[in-house]
Amino acid sequence: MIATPIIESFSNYWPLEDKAIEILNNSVTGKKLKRKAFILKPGEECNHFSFVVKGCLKMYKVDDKGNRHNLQFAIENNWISDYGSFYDQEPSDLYVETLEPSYILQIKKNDVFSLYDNSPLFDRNFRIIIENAFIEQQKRVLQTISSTVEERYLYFLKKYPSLSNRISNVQIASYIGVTPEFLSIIRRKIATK
Amino acid sequence: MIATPIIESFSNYWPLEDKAIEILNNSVTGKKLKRKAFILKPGEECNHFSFVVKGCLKMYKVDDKGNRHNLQFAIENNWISDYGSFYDQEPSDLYVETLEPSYILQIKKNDVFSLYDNSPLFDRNFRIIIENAFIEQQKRVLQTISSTVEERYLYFLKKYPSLSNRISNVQIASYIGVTPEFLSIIRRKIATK
DNA sequence: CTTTTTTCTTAAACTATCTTATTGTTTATC
DNA sequence: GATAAACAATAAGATAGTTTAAGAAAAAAG
Repeated sequence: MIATPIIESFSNYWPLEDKAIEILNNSVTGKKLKRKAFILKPGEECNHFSFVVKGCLKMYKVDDKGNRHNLQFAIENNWISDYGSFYDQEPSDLYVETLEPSYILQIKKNDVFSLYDNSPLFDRNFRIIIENAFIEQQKRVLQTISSTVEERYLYFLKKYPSLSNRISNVQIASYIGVTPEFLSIIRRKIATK
Repeated sequence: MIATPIIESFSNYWPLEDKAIEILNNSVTGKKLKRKAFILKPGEECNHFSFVVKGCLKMYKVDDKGNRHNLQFAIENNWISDYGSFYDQEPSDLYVETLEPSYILQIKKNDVFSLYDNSPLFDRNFRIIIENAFIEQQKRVLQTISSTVEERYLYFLKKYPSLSNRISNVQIASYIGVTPEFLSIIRRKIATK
């Protein structure tokens, strides 16, 4: 069954009933992606929920000066979607791009709403998923307005140990909101302690 | 009915049925608060969802150096709760404090879970509320890692015009992640343009 | 396996932001 | 209505972070 990875992920929260599993299975499509492939670009509307089965993606914005700013990484069992664009039906201003060859599952917008209407378990599971994402993001806001770059970097390493071995420091710098040059200085400082 | 303000707020999304209204009404308690009153302090667990009927509250953290960092403001019809502490049953490290005399409605943790189990409309409405909060917060993360203080301040004024007339610049500075002195410099710079 | 692209580090000059301190003004509190 | 507390503006010196540039190392692409 194509939707198995999502079903297993939900089983950590509220396992789906057979009926819901069948509906989900009919709503999911798989997509194999090369490195540096885009599933969303500015100007496009985000019309899918995307779930990473294998690989790694980043969501980022390019500002007026051409600088990139990473908003989110997604690895195995993570969801990555521009919810603002998805729900408000507005063009996104974000890129979502693979950092590695990846395999993802997608649910089209209409199907997402059908899921919600067909079983309350979808409302519940997606509520819990977004709550967890909100909680993590709140910690990030707090860190960004209150901590030094060194603290933010060390927190990132501790929080996402598997990620930090998988992506470059350029990507990490862009996530914690600092230039790669300055991150390099911080790394040296940490190393010589 | 005590829960009317919440019921009306939900009616913007998915209006409750009579049965759900009755359950909600039995789950809600009101609380009148003076200025500078706390509904959450570090070390306590967040055991309620809180909804502001009248007044204004802030959620903030005090760091090791004693500096305060505002994470969220809540005015009429906003929810304010430490979801991390609420769901993970861990002591909070945040304060939630009134900035004005206020009147709030609260739902105890057990009652929140009962609501979820008694009607799917609660899962759905709270899903939508947290989704919207997530989307707003994502914009804030992006701004904080990519924009200048001036841009962040102007965005705040534009986004929360009613709030910015209601709270001091000290509070705004603490929200956008800058010292009040520096915000003052930015304000002069904007004024003399 | 070779070429091209990306990454990492270093350094110096520059800019943004913080710290500390002072003063006048506004806002709460009793 | 008087007093205390919080707020806003300003300035000088200190620290944190950026910019630009360059070269060596590593990784990706053909």
